[in-house]
Amino acid sequence: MIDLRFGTLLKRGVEEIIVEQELTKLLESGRCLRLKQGFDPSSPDIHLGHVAGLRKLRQFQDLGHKVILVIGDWTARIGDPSGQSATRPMLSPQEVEANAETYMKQFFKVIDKDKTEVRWQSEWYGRFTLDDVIRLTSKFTIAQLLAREDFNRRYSSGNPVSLTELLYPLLQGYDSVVIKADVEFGGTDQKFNCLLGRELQQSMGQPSQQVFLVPLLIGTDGSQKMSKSLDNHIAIDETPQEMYGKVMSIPDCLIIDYFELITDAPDEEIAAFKEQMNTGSVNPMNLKKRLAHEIVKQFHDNQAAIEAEEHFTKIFQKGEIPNNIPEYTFTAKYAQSGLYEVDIAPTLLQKELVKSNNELKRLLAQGAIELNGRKLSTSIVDAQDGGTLRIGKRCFIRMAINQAL
RNA sequence: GGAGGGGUGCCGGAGUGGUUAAUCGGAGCAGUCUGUAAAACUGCCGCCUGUUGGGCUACGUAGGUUCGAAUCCUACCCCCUCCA
Repeated sequence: MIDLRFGTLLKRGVEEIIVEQELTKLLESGRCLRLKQGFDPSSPDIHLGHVAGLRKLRQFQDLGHKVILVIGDWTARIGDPSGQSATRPMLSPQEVEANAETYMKQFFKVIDKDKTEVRWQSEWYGRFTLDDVIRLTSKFTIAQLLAREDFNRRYSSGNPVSLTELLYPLLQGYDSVVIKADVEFGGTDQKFNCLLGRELQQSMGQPSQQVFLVPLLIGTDGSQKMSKSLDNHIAIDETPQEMYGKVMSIPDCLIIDYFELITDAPDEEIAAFKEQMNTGSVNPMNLKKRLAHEIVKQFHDNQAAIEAEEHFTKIFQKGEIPNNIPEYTFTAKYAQSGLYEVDIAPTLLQKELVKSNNELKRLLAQGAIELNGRKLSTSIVDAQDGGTLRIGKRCFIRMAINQAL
């Protein structure tokens, strides 16, 4: 039954398609499809977790279809209740706009701008009347909305669920009606909202959209979905070095997923990687280096990927000091024979390299701070101009000494 | 409108007048080990400080009782459950 023409498109990195046959039919019809992708401008940064879905969109675009990017300037006010905490600070129109702009800049690193239509929810919700609200809400029951897993869980465990949150899926669904979506894309956590869009379209005399769900990428912590608020994410605008390093820090068990979801590595190759890992015939680290390279290359370029790899090898595998490290000025009390007595605390605190004095003491006590490779035990050190200070694993700085009188 | 339960540090969650900066778990940070993986072990994990010590801030908010409060009282705010 697998349609060979759409094999990879509909199989690789796809969690679920509702309804697959209908989507295949649509693809075969040769019509230019309207692919809906929503975005709430509450946090502008795109990370690798989003990329899985965006790459799919891109693949559809390459077949000639059109992406409709819906900027959720109204739903952002509610906040997607998929997480735990319900209330988020309201954003000002300026913030929304700035976020949307940043988002789009990143969005079009993956998506073809020429085949994209950008729509703001305020186009339609800006003129919504109570009459419209009542008509919209009358189509659904509490039970229907409580069927959604996270509402249900919160409700039955006695946590608050606000009325506006219940509205969220309705608004998202209505977006599909307005833009006449043929297919809506999202992570598996979007399933409920997307399905509700199908019902709404049908009840308003439109054909129901198909729902294309991609798996949620697990974050660098190896256990939870990648998200900015969990701080386990790799943003697509990170520096090559950061990006490379973060990919290297993911657990081995995620390597294959990452290859599948966010790289172009051919299926056969990935299958081979899998086999090699299972039989232990390859050091997973080498696969991970390959993965990190691919990813950096995708969002920067090949040269950047090579350099990031060199940097990684140098610093973390050979334990050397990086080439370009930031220089900070430290004030010395006095000097004798080329050595300055310096208290490193004020500068580190001022530059926020350590959070507080207590933190600094803790780091010192635990041997986390080195000067020229020697562990320090107090913040008062004898240093020469140009000495290298290392704080924790990854923070290096060069000391420029400024002698006070 | 009525009855009851609850708001504790990043999160979960103990603690019901003093030895509580607050048990415990998770997250996080650091060290050892290593492949900046996993696992493991160790230490830290509010802020300031003259650091085997001292001070400040903190248990929804504001007051009060007390030598002393997260713990008692009053008011207020918020959340949950049940009844109407």
